[in-house]
Amino acid sequence: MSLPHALLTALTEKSGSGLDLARRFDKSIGHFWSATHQQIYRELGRLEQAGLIKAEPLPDSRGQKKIYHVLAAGRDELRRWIPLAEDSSPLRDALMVRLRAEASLGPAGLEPALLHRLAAHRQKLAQYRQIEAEDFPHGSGDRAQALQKLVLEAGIRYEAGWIETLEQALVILRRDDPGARD
Amino acid sequence: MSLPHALLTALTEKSGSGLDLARRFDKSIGHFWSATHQQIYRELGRLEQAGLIKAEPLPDSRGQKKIYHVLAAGRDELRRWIPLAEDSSPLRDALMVRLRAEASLGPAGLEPALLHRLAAHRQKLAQYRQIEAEDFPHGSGDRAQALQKLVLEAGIRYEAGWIETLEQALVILRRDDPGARD
DNA sequence: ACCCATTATGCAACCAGTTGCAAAAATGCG
DNA sequence: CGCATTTTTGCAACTGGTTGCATAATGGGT
Repeated sequence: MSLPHALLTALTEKSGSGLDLARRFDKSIGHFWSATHQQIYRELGRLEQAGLIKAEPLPDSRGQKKIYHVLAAGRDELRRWIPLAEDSSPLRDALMVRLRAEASLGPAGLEPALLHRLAAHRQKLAQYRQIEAEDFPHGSGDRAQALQKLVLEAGIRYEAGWIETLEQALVILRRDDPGARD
Repeated sequence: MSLPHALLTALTEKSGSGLDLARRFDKSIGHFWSATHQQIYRELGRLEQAGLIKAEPLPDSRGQKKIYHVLAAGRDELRRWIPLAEDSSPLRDALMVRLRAEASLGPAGLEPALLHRLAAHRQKLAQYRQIEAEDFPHGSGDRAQALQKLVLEAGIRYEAGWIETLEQALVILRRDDPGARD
């Protein structure tokens, strides 16, 4: 439900083509609202149809680059959408189901999967910390910077939380059933 | 993708009807893998078709209660599924998009939405802490109990993380634009 | 000039989850 | 009993996201 507004936000920051956006999503907004290039192309088409954005070179056939930029109606729509309240997205992770299932059925060789997840979360955390060091070297800055840093720190908190959960899970699983190493 | 296995887990813990499961989901597995009753009915039908579960009274028409229980093939399937590795579910929350959008477009009256979310997360956290106090009164217990407690604590960590993020967001928003109270 | 890899856009089919509604059976009240 | 309410199961239509593939344009190497 938020993809159109994520795209409007990205295009507000800087105009670009579908692929530009797909790439930028991978390293900024996509960290908390991921989207494939297919989704992005489809949604850009809808946004253009709705008169919220406009493509620059008006291509005559497929394969030609189209640079989209936000129209006034698009900025209005985004401003209208920002303050809308909405339910929080609940925690939703298959690993929690696996842990509950293992609690019911007994040892089922879950450690490798946990180590895999642990490595992924540690890598993500390192990536976030690097962005933090590069883009937010020190004390606050202006409002916009502070908000962007806040979002990044929410991501850091999220990854750190998972790492703690996974480390404790390994301790529990290895208590009875000594096996693989870290 | 995990709903069938969440249902197998729930039915392994205790047999029950579709509505029973819908209600139990609301207060246990549903905390980290939510599902509507429609989803549950549809999936139970598929699981029965696949020979993993079986309904007790063999109803001759609609509206009659059906108690499902897990067959041996269902337990096997669940045991097979537990150790499968899978990518971590990324953080995905519209509020992060709203914060980024507000960083781009400037003040847009986000505080009420933040307060709404903050109240929701605080309530959820209180609910988790109550379950913790009731179901896990003290030191560990056996493996199964420890794992269930771990899952609950992951939920607590998640909610606490959101509360911290939201509180900081309010501080930033109120720095320039003094307005609503807590 | 030609070809191939890369860039860029897009279609179609599918799957999981959501929403609105319907209908049969069970329950309880007068 | 008869009737309304609740319980329980379910269908159908839709939406957002995923996957696999197709096709056009561009740019660099020879």
